[in-house]
Amino acid sequence: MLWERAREPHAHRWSLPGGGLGGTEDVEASIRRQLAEKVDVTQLSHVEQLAVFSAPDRVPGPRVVATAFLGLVRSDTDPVVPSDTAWHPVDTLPATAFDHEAICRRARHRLASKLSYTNLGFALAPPEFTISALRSLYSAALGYEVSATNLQRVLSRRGLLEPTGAVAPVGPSGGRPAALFRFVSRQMRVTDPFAVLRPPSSRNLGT
Amino acid sequence: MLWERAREPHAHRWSLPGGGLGGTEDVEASIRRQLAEKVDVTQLSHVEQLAVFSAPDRVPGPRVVATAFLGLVRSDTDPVVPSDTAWHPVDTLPATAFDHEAICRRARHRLASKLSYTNLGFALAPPEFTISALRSLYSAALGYEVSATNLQRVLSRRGLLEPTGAVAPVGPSGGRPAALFRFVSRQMRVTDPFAVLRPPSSRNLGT
DNA sequence: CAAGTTTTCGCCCGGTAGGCGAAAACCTGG
DNA sequence: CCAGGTTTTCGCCTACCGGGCGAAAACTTG
Repeated sequence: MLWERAREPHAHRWSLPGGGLGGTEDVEASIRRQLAEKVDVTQLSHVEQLAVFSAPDRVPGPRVVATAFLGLVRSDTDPVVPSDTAWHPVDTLPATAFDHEAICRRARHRLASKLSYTNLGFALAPPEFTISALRSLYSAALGYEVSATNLQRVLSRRGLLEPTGAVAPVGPSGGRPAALFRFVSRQMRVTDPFAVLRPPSSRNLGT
Repeated sequence: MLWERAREPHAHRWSLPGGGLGGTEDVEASIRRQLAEKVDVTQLSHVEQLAVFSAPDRVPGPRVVATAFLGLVRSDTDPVVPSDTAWHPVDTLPATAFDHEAICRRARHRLASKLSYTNLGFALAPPEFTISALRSLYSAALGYEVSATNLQRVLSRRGLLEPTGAVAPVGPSGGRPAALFRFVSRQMRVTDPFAVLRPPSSRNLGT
């Protein structure tokens, strides 16, 4: 989500939301405040620090050090945003201000990595979804197609998915109705990645 | 590596090395400069941003926002450090100043994670080593024992290890002389973690 | 009821981690 | 020089997991 700058520097280029750090808040509280005040995004499903961007000349004028965040909203939320603000596909960004394109690339890479080796998917998916819908979400976020069969198997084996029992209404072209799933609520915070050199004689999967 | 504070605040407590950001450097250049100037650590085998610590009251007095780094030196380097500075096992830290214990815990966790799912081991190991020595390094960093057999297999299968052909001198209690290995130089930068949801029909391991 | 569409599931394959024990290769003491 | 002890190395087995494929299931429309 970017907003189009009206004034110099970098007028008419697109910029990430953000702003200065207040005296009584930490950086995470600050970015949550900025998003709530400026673009009315309050339903963040996941927020994590990305990196500090601190090149001396990253913005003209006085030195500005930025702490960049990765913030996710569920695919079924559609916050109202100001008229100068819009969503952009991360693969086809418009001309961006400052180093914001590099920040977006980093965020995209972080998202793809964490989707693969943690349970971060819950932050993108709506409360209930079909495997096909989840496959689309993962494919979009990862940047390549994944198999619905394999996605369901991997997430199920990790104990992240559970069927709701209901089925989704069928589309206009027919087909077998898809079963609805949800992420198990106990796992709705980001877990550690799968460790490959495990402690002896313990299985830390399947819990 | 911590240094003992002589003055208030938090006199006699132990503190991470660091300091203010200069006007013409970014944060990574700054921490490298601090380590080189203050404690003569110039042989960093790996440096990465850890997180920003920005609680308003994390230090008394004026607001200080810290960008914490994870910095590694190879196990065979022993930089000379000032008299007020010493190495401490991360499991038995002395009383630390400010929030530095939390920073150390985060760094330890990051190190253990990356050792498991990337090739970061090269940053800890000397140029040549036996599997037993490497096993000790990994066990110390991870906090639990790993099997030498499995460690060698996993790292070899990823194409990270290669034998030098030489063998190490035997110890005082005899035993079969251990073969020496090195990390293959082509892999001496941190690679992406192993992706578990791969693009269709491609093997992105073994390259 | 036939043809088409979409989802679901079972089956197989290969690759990978983990564990175990035998064999190899050295030492020292008798 | 051989027996016993020590450490490393290697082969074998098992369990598990990701990936692929195709058949069956369950719906639609004509």
